[in-house]
Amino acid sequence: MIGIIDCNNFYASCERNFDPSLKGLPVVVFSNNDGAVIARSEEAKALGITMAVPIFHIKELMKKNDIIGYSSNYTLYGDMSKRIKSIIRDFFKDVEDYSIDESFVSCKGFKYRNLFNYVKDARDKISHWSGIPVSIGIGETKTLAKLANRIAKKQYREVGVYIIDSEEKRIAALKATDVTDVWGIGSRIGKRLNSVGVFNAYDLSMVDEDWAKRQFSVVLQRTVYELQGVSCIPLELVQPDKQNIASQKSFGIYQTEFEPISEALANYTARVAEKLRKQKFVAGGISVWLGTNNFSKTDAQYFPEISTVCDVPTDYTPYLIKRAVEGLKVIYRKGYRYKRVGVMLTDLRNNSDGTQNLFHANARNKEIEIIKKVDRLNRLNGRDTVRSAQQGFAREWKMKQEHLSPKYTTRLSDIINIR
DNA sequence: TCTGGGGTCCTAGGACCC
DNA sequence: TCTGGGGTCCTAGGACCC
Repeated sequence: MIGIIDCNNFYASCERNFDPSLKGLPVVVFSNNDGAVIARSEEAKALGITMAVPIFHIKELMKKNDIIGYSSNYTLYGDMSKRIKSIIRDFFKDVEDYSIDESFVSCKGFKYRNLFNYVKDARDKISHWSGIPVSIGIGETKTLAKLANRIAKKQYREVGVYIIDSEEKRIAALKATDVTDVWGIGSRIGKRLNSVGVFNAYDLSMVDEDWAKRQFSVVLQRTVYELQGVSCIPLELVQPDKQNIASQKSFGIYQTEFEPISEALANYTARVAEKLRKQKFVAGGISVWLGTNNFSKTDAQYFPEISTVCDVPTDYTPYLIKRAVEGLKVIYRKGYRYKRVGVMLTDLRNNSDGTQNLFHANARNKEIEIIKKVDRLNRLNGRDTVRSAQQGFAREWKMKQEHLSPKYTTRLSDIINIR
């Protein structure tokens, strides 16, 4: 049996956890730039706030109902996530961290008739100790566990645990679930399935597996098997190495000039390069893209992209910034109102077996020394204490975050400031 | 006026090889 | 009038996830 542990309304729960006065009140969390809703407390859902709705559509609704809105605070959520995952490991030996607020766990080796009691106890303690309510779903496959989790949330909210451990329960669960609510079925595939008479998870579990592969793909075929109780998607206990590291952000205000855009790009590149070094990787390539606002009906649209190969796979920030800005120069055109710029490091590999370059070895050693010292200074004194000149200081492109909560768990000075 | 960010996997088709 | 067959690798784009 496989379980999935999922935090309820994770970001909203994090915000509320640190401000007891918000208990029982409707709370929402905004996307970057305070643009759209990405998390809602139960009370906010009940008031009709939908997922991903633009904030300017619900300004009135929020005011009328005293809904509290927060800019997203990923430092806080990331730290809470770490704590919860560490508690999960007190109860489960084999864990796959699947997303910031979800972990798959193996329930193999648990005595069957004690499973519910054990999991229920774990669920209560994880919720209580972290302050974030969680739900646990269990089934024979990951897809069935996800289904069980939905049922735990919807029908057994107080209990917070649901186990699909019999054929009757499996069939009932499948029949009660829309096909588009099945893990792995999005809106496109969902529509196509509807058009051939597949409406709920049960219908999908009954289709011919080979037909599913022929008409759709091996991905759908696996889902069909998983719904039948045949496991096709194994637990991944070791986190696979990242293949790409990307950063893109919308600007707080439109940018038209090259300079501020390249400044933003240099900053995003510094971030992805930091992540790269943290994982002890080097990048063989780098891609850069630019974009106008695709929601605008009047603006001229432009979404150029450029990919380049590094001379030598590297993790050296100044080189990566130079490369990225060169790319930007190629794709930038005057006369557009730009909404975002992004950068992706590609062709990642372990830096111990990275390609060597006969003519570069000495320079590389020097770079390693420099960047180690820069990382250390920044770790001790705060991000970007030492930075590339191209990162600049003006930051007129920076995103909007007008309702940011303090970094309660990671930054003492923030807490002092609100007092 | 105002609509997020960071990922993965799969497939089809082109380029290329012998 | 008539011009092969079998294979690999790479990339762009689509679909999905949270």
